[in-house]
Order: sequence, then C-alpha cells, then structure tokens
Amino acid sequence: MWQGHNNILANIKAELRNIIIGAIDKAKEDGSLKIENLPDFPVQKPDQPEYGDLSTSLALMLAKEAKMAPRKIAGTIIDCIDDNKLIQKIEIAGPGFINFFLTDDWLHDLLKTIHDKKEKYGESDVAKGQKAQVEFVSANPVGPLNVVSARAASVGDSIANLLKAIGYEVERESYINDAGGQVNTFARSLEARYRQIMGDDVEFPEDGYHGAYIKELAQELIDDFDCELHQKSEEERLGFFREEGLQRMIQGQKDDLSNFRVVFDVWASEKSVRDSGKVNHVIQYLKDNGYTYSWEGAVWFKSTLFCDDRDRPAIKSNGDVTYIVPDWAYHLDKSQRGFDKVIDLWGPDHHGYINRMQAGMQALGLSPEWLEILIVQQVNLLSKGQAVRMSKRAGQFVTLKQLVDELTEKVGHEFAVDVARFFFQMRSTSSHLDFDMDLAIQQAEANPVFYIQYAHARICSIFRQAEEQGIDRCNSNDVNLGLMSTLEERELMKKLSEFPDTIQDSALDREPHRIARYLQDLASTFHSFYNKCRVLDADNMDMTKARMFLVSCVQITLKNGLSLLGISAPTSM
RNA sequence: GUGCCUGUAGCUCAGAUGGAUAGAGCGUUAGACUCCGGAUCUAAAGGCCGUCGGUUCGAAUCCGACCAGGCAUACCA
Repeated sequence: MWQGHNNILANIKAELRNIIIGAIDKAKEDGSLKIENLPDFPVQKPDQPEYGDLSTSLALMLAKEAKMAPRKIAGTIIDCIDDNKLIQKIEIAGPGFINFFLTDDWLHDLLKTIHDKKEKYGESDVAKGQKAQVEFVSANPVGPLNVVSARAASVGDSIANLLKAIGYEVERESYINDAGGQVNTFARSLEARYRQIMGDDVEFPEDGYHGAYIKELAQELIDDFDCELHQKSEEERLGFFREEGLQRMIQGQKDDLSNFRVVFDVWASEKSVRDSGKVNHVIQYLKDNGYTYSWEGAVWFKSTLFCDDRDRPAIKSNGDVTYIVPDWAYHLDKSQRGFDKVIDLWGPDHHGYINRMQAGMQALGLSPEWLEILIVQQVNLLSKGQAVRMSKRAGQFVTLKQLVDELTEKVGHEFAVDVARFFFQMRSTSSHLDFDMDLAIQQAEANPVFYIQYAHARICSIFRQAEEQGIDRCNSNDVNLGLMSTLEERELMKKLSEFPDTIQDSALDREPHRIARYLQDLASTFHSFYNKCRVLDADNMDMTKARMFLVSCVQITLKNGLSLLGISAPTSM
C-alpha cells in the first residue's frame, strides 16, 4: 500500500475498512445480507463534526443488489461489527450513512508521530527510488523574466518540492532557447541601439525588441567594452552582442530567480544541443525509420502516425531545422540521463505543441507516460482595469524583478517573495489569472499568507512566554493528551492528520494550490482553538503541557507546509 | 472551423476518486476576551453551481448538446 507508516489517518481508515469488510463477511455468512461482491467503497471524513470522525456510504451503494433499504443494511452491518478499541460509537444517519465516532487514541498517536517526525512529518515513500525531473521557466533569454515566468517559477518549484516529499529524487532544470532566429533579432536590436547611442541615424528594426532594457544593455556594453566595439566590423559586433548580450540576460534571469528563492540544478542550452550533433542524430533516426517525407522543399515528420492530427515540418525549406527538433533531441538526452519521470511546465501558448512533442517522443521509442507536459495557464496583464497585451517584442510586460522590487518597498524583501509566491500558488494551475500590478501592490498586506504566518508566529510567541515563565517543553511520556477533549482541540488534531494525504494528492495531481488551501484551513482551525482554549495556565500545568504539545505539532505542520511552497515561517511579525 | 482552458456568493477563488444543509477570503452588517500577539475570534446576510438534456438511490463533480469569455491553430521560438 502507498500509505507511509507515518500516515496515521490512512492507517486508521484502512483499519476501519477492514472492520467493515469483516462485518460484511459475517452478515453474508449468517444470511442477513445477500450480495455477491463488495464494491470499492469510500471511508471519508464527513463534512460536519456531528457526523462523527469517519463515515461511509457503503449501505447506500449496496441497496440495489441487496434489495434492502439502505438504513436497514446499515443496521445489519453495525450489528456484525465486533467490539473493538477503535470505535466508540456508531450511528446511522440521513439516507443510510454509517457514522463512526472513534476513541481518541489515534489522535494521540498522531501527535506523537508529528513530534517524532518533525520536519519529516507529511513525507512518504510512494515514489521511493525513482528519479524525476521538473523542467520549468524555460524562457527566451532575449529579455527579462516576466510575471508569467514568476507564476511558472512558483508552481514548478513547489511541484519539485512535493515530488521530493513523496520520495522522488528530484532535479530542477531550465532550458534556455539561446538559438534560432530570435537570437539574431536580439543581436540586431542591440546593434541598432549601439549605433543610435554612437550618434548614427539608423532605424530600429521593426521586428526588433523594443523594450527599454535593450537600450540599457547596449549602454552597459558600451561602458564595459567601448574601444573593442569600435574596432570590430559590424558582423563581428553582432556576434559579440549575441554572445555577451545573451550571457548578461541569462545571468540576470538567474539572479532574479534566486532572489525569488528558485534555484535550478541544471541550465540546459538549446545552442549546445544543436552544436552537439544530437539534432542530426534525431533527424537521421527519423529518416531511417521511415518517419519522414519531403514535400514542397521541406522535410516533414509523420506525426500523424502517433498522436498528432497533422504532420509537422522538421526541416524548413531553407535547410534549418524547426525548433521542435532540438527539443526532441533535448528530451532524448533527458531520457539518457536516467529519469523515470520528466515533467515539463509549459505556457498555454505552447499547447498546440504537446502532440507533436509526444509524437516525436514515441517515434524515438519513449513511452507516452514518461514525459508529462503540464500547462500553467495564462496570466492576463491588466493596467488600470484594462487588459494589456503582453509582448516581449513591443516591450510590453511586467517583470519578475519589478514585482519583487515593488513588493519589497511595501512589505520588505522576505515577505515580498512570500506574498508573490503565495499569490501565484493560491489558485489551481489551470485557472486563468488576471494580474494588475497596482492592485497586487495595494493588496499585498491583505495577502492570506500573513494569516498563515501569523498562526506560526503566534505559536512561537506562546513558547517564548512559556520559557519566560519557566515552563519546559516536554516529551510525549510526560504529557496527558487525554485531557484535550473539546471540539476545538479535536478538530485541530484531525486537521493535522490530513497533512500527509494532502501532500500525496497534491504531488500526484501536480497541484500545489491544495497545500495553500490546506494551510489556510489549518491556520483557521488553530486560531479558533486559540481563542477558545488557553494554552498557558499556571493553575493547570497538566493541561498546559498537553496543549503545548498540541500547539508544537501545529507549528511543525505549518512550517513544513510553508516550506513546500517556498514560503518562510517567521517566528515573529 | 478544429483543439484546449475557464464559467460556483457583490469581487477573487476552493470544492481528487459521484454522497448528508455547496465552502473560504475580501467586502457588508452585528458582536467578543481588564488574561498566551486584535494581522485574531463568533455570528448574520449573500447561490437556478452558465443553459438544457442523460446516467444514478444520489450530480457542482460523470456523459452529450448548446451559450459565453480566453488561448492556440501547418516550415517564429
């Protein structure tokens, strides 16, 4: 089974399921229930505490086959359940739900487990021994990273964290599109700005990159390489701008990302893929296997043989390969590096390329499941309520750096990154996102991340107070957890128990926003508890110790969850 | 035209495998602790879950057809 031994909730569900199956068998034997086979039935947390700790709709599912009323089936099942230490009380409710009220032992086991596991609480070994790679923020290096990349960076980094938490060995990689026509356009744009700064009356190329950053970069290069630039021919200079300019843009992207707490293990380069001969190898392989044909001066790949709705050009009529070919070569290289699973995060504008990518992978002999391509949905740029078409060419965009800088002015650098990352990770990756810089800054202080962080800081504060009063933290042997029986205390413990499942679901579905959601829930449950139950009470040291134990488990879980999202857990705010 | 994403409270969004009275934040209204941090808590108001069919004991969830918004759409990357 995939439940780790530290997933108490999963264990308790499995145990309850076995008890129910045992009861069904017994009912079948004595003839009180007539069914052939047992369907896969849910054992889940009901949405109201008064419906118990766990619940099943099994009786409803069996009604048809057993030809009995669901409530009657429920009664039959309950009659066949032997006394056991797990269950305190069972009720039949509504149309035939069986609601289980459990004794609190499992909640106490849970707290001890959290306390033991500390920063490992929530992790599992579902994917133990497997290697995964996450490729994200694969942007053109001809401009600074924008807010679209900021979203991708947040999401990709967290997906990598989540995969690691379920046992994968994970590598983060970014692919630089430092080859192809755009790179020449970039160089020509720099050259034009260079000459303009030098006083030449040259026109800026219409298809060039109009953003102000090109002008700044040209000036920077003039400052650093003035004399050398003069001596070069125009052709030499273009080559220089291409090399040096790209290097600086790429370095800028790396700096922006590391400021955003996103660090890649590998930066792969399209140019080196092209230079390596792997591209020719791929073309040759496709030709040799009869996957290509010539038509109208171009070489076409028969992607319709696989999963595409039309064939795709692989070599243009001018002799250059289309951009997909180095991408195939690049992914073939990934497979040779021994990854069991490769996940690519793409923007929605590349959606149409998924099929031809996968078709190529299949032609190259890779299984369709090996490469998983996720679309991180679009970010619509808004300015003063009006949609702005983002365009690198036109210089119309908001950069990652701008976002972090402006948030830093408002809330400081540490919180700026927290606010931005949470902002992007609150929503599912499939939802379209309207981004308004002014609004984002204005609402920075209202960001829900502070609600979560406040819960953590509050707990830290309790422990500071305790220390001042000379109350020690204690281990599980000296504490009577059974003292905690109020609704708020039990709800808080139950919420803590959901963390491992949340990580697993979130990781397997590649949806980090569920962690964000969970943390808001947990913080909310904690704040309610805090307002109802006083932790430090000099007149009741046993209760104080029990609640301190609980609260430290909340602290651990909050911190682990925030860390998955790349967000800090401040001890004070 | 075709493919994909989206449509849930005034706004921004959650609702895995179908389950009980569809949730949260913001906003609105009314309240709370002379005591652990008020960046908190409690409560109220607010809904044809885009529309119409289908499957099911049961549908926001699955299927089909529509409607609306967005993105992509054969040799840019």
